[in-house]
Amino acid sequence: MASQRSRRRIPEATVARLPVYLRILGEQFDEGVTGMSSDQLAEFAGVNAAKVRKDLSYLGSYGTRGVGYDVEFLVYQIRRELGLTHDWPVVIVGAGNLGQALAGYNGFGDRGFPVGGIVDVDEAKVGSVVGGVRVRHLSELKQVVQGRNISIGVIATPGAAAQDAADALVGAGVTSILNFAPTVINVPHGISVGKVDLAVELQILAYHEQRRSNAAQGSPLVSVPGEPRRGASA
Amino acid sequence: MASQRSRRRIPEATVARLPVYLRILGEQFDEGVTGMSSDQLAEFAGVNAAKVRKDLSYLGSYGTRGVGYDVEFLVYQIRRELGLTHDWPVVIVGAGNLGQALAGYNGFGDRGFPVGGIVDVDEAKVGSVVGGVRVRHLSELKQVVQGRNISIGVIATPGAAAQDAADALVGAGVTSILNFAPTVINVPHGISVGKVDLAVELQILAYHEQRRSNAAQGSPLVSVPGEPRRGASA
DNA sequence: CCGGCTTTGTGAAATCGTGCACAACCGATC
DNA sequence: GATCGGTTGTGCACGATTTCACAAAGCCGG
Repeated sequence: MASQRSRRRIPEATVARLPVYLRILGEQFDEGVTGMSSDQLAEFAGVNAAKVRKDLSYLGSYGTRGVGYDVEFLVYQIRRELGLTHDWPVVIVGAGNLGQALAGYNGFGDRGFPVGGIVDVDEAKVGSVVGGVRVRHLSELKQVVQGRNISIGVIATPGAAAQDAADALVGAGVTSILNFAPTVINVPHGISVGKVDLAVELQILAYHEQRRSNAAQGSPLVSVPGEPRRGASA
Repeated sequence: MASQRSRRRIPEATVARLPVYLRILGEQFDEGVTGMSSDQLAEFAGVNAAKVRKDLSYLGSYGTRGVGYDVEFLVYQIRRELGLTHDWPVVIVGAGNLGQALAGYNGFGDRGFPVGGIVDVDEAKVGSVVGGVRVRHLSELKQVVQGRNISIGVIATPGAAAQDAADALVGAGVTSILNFAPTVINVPHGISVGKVDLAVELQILAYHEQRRSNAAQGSPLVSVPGEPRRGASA
């Protein structure tokens, strides 16, 4: 009766760290490491050991006191909890600079997110092939999404087109969106949205730089900024 | 002592939102909007109005009760607080797929972060020009950084090379790093690090997708997702 | 089987971030 | 110069997250 699986609610902050643990554990396993303590994992992940233990405890009691965690088993458990037991094809909206780079980035497909389609409004781009996928017109988005049963969309358009892209994605049936455009997008309740904004990240660093130079004398307080910011959903 | 300025410590969560407010205010100002209430700004930014007011209150009391905020003045204040009163040239390490896309992305320079240099270890790439900047060898990093007085570095290398890139950047005098590689990097105390990991973002979305489909029924069956159910992220 | 050493899992305290509610205040109007 | 509608700035309560600290538990050598 231990199959109380995904009923548990995992804190968002923990969900954001699990992928990091997963990558580290996978790398270590490939290196031949079979067991690891929360202390070691914390060291690799750059976080507090107690946090690692608490995070992992949301998955269940999979460690062994006095010993640590079985790496292979933990990899499996994290993958299951994150829903990574199968691939999640994604559709990219926008075949410009960024869209092409994303499509060509192997780290995508390698980690279980193959590019299932790319669309753009520019007729000049339609038909060309990037990252092994043929660019189709935005108007065909619904067919692309439904034909390949895609539920994750990536917005790689200019800011001005982002809301339209989001509307199109939602209309096509996508339920999770990763937005690279420098614009806040509105989506219906129940759609998950992640945001990656280069300018915002740089501006945060600029703040720290500026603060460093302003506090040129009496400030012992200098450290790293926070983890990646999370986008909101309705 | 009027320099009560940057003595204030602004919460990291607020720092992460100020760039969003800044972009919105700038866009609105260009549209001819001269005044805005916290309610309106909150609407654009997709956050709570009280949060907007509290965030802005860290800058000082720059609003007018019964009226709202003067857009132009607020833009100025946010820019000052974030240290955006001058450009911050950045150096990109890694001229591969991503590095080239970043260099070619105008949203970089447009927002005050011109690409001041690109370096790579691959001799085949050295000498080529991307985004109007000539690629130089990693060994010349220090000259690039010091010659243009650069304090922000961007890591766009494969994961395996990220720590070396970070060490090289720190060695060259960079004090803030934006890391796009899927690796946790170690830096000396006092160096700021921002992270953007596409795989992590997608895996977070996968978690929400998986959760959505699992919530659709009891426990075993797993198939047709699609049904917008509960709002996941926050 | 026992005592010593190690490491997990987790209450509880500390810290951080959010949102409500409302007094203080502004500008306009009469 | 008093009243009124509108909006800021903020005290406070609450919820989320982090960290501490330690009992419970596994392993091992004797």
